[in-house]
Amino acid sequence: MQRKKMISSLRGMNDILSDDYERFTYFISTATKIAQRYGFHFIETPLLEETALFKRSVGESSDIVGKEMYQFIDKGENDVCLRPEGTAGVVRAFIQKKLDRAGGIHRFFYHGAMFRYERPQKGRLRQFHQFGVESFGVDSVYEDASMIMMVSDILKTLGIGYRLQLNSLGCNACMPPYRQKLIKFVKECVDNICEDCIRRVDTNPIRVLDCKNGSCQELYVGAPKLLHNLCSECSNDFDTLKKILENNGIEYEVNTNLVRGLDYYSKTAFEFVSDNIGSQSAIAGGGRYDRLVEFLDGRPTPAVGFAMGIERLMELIVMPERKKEGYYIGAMDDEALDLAVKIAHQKRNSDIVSIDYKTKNLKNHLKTADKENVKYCAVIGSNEMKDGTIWVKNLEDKTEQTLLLEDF
RNA sequence: GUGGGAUUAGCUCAGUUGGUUAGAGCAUUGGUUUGUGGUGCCGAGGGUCACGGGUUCGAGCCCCGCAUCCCACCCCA
Repeated sequence: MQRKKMISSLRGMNDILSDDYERFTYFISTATKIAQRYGFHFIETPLLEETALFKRSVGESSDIVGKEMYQFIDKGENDVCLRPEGTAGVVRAFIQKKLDRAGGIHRFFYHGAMFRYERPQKGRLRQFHQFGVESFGVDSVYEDASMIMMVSDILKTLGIGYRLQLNSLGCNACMPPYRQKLIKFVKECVDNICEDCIRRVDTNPIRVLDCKNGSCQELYVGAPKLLHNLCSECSNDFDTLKKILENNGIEYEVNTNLVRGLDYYSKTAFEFVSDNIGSQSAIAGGGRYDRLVEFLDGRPTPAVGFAMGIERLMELIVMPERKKEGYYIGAMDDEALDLAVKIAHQKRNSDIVSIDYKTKNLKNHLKTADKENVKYCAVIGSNEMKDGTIWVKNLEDKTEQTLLLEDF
């Protein structure tokens, strides 16, 4: 007989359970609470979207769209793909619900699975989870600062250390001229740069600046810097942003080479990095994307947002100490088991209750109750059966009492 | 997609130049003279050594393939 091959999960797609699930939900509830304090509301968008949405928003030049999408033709001949990031879907929903025309301020947060067909490694999965927020209708740089403060609040609450990197990518007025300047500069030394950089000049010229190649870096020392080529508005905003962060006790470092991988960013760009999770060090990233709404055929609406990678955060989270909680109920005689089950059922109206169906002596019940990490161990034996009582011990302070069943 | 490393019990890992029946700790489970735990004591179960081929009298160990994870590149959360 041929042995059937065991079916396992797809490469880069993990199950989340037990301790991981506890961390996962702890993160979600913490981040949700904080986002709500900042006035954000939950939004859920589909995992599957028309492929064109991501081509137009994230940009065809990006790796994400160029080679990492789970893309296919569905049974209705639609070109669709699993979302590789969260912003595009939220913006699409924002426009589709005509909130761009409604005007005013709209603030959303979301969390859920994202999909990118990449080579997996630590902190990089094919199906991973992000928590993100998007704010529409506020052009003030104070909103950018609020985003950063929110990320900082979340990370602090979770006990996660970080470094914050800041940059400004300029706006429609100052970025394109700068880009031309940079292209000109790079093309002048094209004979001496690496193959990757030659490719980048055409696909994403800004990227040459953070090339890992040492000899390229030497050449780029004299390259024009984006921060020195900002228009006065962008430059003022960036200064204001730094001032707000300083006033609120948030440390940052300016990184002129910080470039967000997605085409839709402008002005403020920021990235939170950790030095404790290997080479995939970005734990949160975001920035302003004032032009994206109109790229997707909405009314021009300023917007800013960020996303956090939940899996990357998970191992950094310092979990609060787990308290003993709930009841363990056990029977010492076979005759008491039915009663124990009945009591457990009643008690579950209000409390967590675990019950052991095996009869055992008191010592073993206490041992089991310990393993369950419950606060109370309640046992019914022949004495209690006779009196209509139940013996209850508080496992934390070691006090015990025998209660009438109706008082339990 | 490219290059490198790893894979032995549920988990973390030993396993000698290829040689009988593959080990430990933790976890699980049973008992521990009769109703008091987390930290005592004794025992038990659990492995086609990732998977598929090959070399050999003999493979956990050597060779080839493949899968997954990890690391670097690329890129990103």
